[in-house]
Amino acid sequence: MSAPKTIKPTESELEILQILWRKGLATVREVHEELGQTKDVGYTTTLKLMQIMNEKGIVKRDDSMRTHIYQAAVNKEKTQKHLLGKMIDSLFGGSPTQLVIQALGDESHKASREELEKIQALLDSLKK
Amino acid sequence: MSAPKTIKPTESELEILQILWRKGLATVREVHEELGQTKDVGYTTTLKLMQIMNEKGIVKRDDSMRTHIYQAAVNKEKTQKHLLGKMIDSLFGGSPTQLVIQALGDESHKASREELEKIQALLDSLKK
DNA sequence: TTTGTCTTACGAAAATAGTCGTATATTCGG
DNA sequence: CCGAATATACGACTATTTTCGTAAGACAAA
Repeated sequence: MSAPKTIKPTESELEILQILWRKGLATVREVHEELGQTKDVGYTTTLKLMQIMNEKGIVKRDDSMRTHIYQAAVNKEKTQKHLLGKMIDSLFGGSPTQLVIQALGDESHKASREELEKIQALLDSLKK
Repeated sequence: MSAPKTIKPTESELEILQILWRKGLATVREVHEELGQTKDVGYTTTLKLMQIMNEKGIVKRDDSMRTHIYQAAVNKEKTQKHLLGKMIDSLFGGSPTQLVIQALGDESHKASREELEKIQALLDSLKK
């Protein structure tokens, strides 16, 4: 199945995508073990989820071997951008500025000096 | 019922919250009419949703009159911050900078010169 | 080969979200 | 006073998401 037109992974699917984006290729077992560090669900639950994601076209898999190898089929940046856009619309009245302000002001996710410079650079280029 | 410990409004609830945050006080009819501009659902659907939100403590209502008056019971900024934090964790590996960069680069939600200045000001104060 | 482990497939229960029909009560215009 | 319009309550149905039990095949070690 090909990539979906509407990117709308569920909560659980997002967790799995995160892992796949990071690892590139992974088996169900590997994904499940990473999930296990934060959640506690059965192996077949993870398996089923990944099978469904495969049907939806969110992931691809190589099933030429007994143990299938999965990878993400949706682009990380595209997905981020898409979900971010939805959040901007649904939570910040369409204003990315408000979102940026909240994000930068978030005490529990402090930005480092270096990161601030990165943002500054982007800001400079936008101002031109 | 009091404010919920875990802020986790659903999609639909968020749409309603948006309206309540903007209007302050509103009847079901008013909320429903605003919703009607973008969605198309029955009046009782909106009513039910708001009743459930009331039970959950997401909204409060004055039911001393026949037509109840609703208002948000969760703080807008708190809710934004909370959901944003979740997104930073679940989608941007805990880095608000990545999120900010994506948000500022979003073509469909362009920031105005004025907004850019606002961000600049915040950035300046963070750099100190 | 036999046994235990690991794998996928599959169906269906459980949980959550969203929808609306209908009943009943209140209000208001005439 | 009567009927139309409008309000809430509530149950139930649908859809989606998450969960897991069970079966059956593959594999490896003894």
